[in-house]
Amino acid sequence: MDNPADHEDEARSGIGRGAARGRADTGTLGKAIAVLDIVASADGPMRFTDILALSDQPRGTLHRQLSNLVEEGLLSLGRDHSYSVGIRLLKFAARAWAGNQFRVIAEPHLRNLHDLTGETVHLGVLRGNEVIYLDKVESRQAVRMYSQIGNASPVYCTGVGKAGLSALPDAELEAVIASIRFRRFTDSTLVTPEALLREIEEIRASGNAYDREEHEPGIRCVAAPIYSADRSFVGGLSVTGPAYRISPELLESWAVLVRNAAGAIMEDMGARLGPRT
Amino acid sequence: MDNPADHEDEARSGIGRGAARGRADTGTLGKAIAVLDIVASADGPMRFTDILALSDQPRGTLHRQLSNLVEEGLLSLGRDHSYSVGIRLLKFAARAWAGNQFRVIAEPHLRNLHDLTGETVHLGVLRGNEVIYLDKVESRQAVRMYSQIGNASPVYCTGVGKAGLSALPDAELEAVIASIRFRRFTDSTLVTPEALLREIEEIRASGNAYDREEHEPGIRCVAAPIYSADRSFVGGLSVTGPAYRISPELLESWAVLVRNAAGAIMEDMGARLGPRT
DNA sequence: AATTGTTATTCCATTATTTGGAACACAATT
DNA sequence: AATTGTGTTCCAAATAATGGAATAACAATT
Repeated sequence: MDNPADHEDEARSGIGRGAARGRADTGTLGKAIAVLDIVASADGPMRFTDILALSDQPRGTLHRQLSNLVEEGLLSLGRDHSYSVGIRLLKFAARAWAGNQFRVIAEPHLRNLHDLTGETVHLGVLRGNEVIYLDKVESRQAVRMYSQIGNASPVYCTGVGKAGLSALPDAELEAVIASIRFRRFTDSTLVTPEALLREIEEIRASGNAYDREEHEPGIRCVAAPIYSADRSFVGGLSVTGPAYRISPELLESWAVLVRNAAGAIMEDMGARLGPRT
Repeated sequence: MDNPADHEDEARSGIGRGAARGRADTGTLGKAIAVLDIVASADGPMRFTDILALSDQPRGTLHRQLSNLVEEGLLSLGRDHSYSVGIRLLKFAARAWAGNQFRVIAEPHLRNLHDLTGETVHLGVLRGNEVIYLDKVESRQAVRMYSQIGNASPVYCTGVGKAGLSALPDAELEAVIASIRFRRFTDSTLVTPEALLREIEEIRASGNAYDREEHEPGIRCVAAPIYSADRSFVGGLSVTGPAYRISPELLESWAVLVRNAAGAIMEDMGARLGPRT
């Protein structure tokens, strides 16, 4: 559908933001989107006062911002006064997904990796201190389709996240790590900057990141980093599966496959986006 | 995950907007989102001048709006100066989808309808003069997963779209129809307001809308309307399949199944959202 | 039915942001 | 070297956002 042109830095703008980088001023829009983000980051529908508590805006201001967002279809207001994310965003996202060249280029490699391992394959990019999943290939389609795509997970306890971190320049890496509020998901979750940094070093040395039941109990994964030549965008690729089926040895045996797939994707990107960066 | 509270009007805010209703003033946000919409509605990446031509903003203004959108991660700027929709929207959309009560309530009924017919089932809502697909159940998962969800199609040549139209109050119906710019997709596409209105009448009488290869050649579908008690939101449900496999008679034999499923969904919504509206 | 507490909404003078025309930079083309 | 097409920056004037306080709606309690 698209001009196969250079969109290597598809995801550029969000690398250090979030809490990481000093926020550039996006004026009124930025404030409105911040409100939208509060609602999107919540577990369920939020009422006015809930949002007020998380926002640093005065009542009157927040109220108008919410009204505008609802009017635009970015939020939806239930009759019980609860706000939730609006379906208009689905349309935007469908375009973002379909038009994302990185994802398009990576797709055949994901399938190939799935065929080789038989387990679920994920593709994701870093955005601030979160990883956003762009695509997923799995055999049993029993699980709902949207289940992972678009989902945001912490960088510090996912394979794709840690792989992405390992590809960041040190300055950015520090900034992102500084912005993390660590939370223990399982017994194995890394919960200190020091432990995380130590692991990043290992990933840089070996070329592979592991998630050893650090995010969800019983789930393991191997990942490898993917990045553009200038590191303006950074993400990763992973193979994930249940611990009962995947021994540490088996996992390790896939490491090279994942690295190869990641390498192939980077090569394809380089080819499509022109040899010179 | 959610408070199962009343979000019947999940999609309310967008019924008559688009080009249909006199646009309420959403100030700076509205203008920025209009720009985003231009990029999202295009077929591929757009360059500055392309957007300028479609927008009614002056150069300087548009440039700042684009910069702000990029800064916020809603747009992404390639190194060839082409803008495309940003992946941050994926995160928002994932929440919108997961939290949408209408979709959650409808899901088992879609599966059931799929089991009964063996063909692809779609769920969608009206937004202005487009229908946005919220969910899809199909057997052969060969086609990419996101393929339809979030996609926006014209109301006047899709089953779900025409079903939705038939449920609108006359005033809104007229406004929406007035906002349509008809385009002939196939030989069967309805291309005049009169023909469309005539069909709406038939749909109101029979309870079913048909798409007889009006959008894509070789694709047929039966649909039925779904709406909230106060018509503040309106959508539809459909069964779709290839013409070579689905005779007009077979299609018609499914009509009652689709109506029943739509009815069951409305009943469930009523029950969940409290008997009184 | 009246009261109290909670939550949501409106108002408008002040303040801050957006606006937009024109000038500037840069690259590709002739 | 000149021209055309594109993208970017600037800043005084115009416009929109702000926010504190008053009001309204609603729910729970007596």
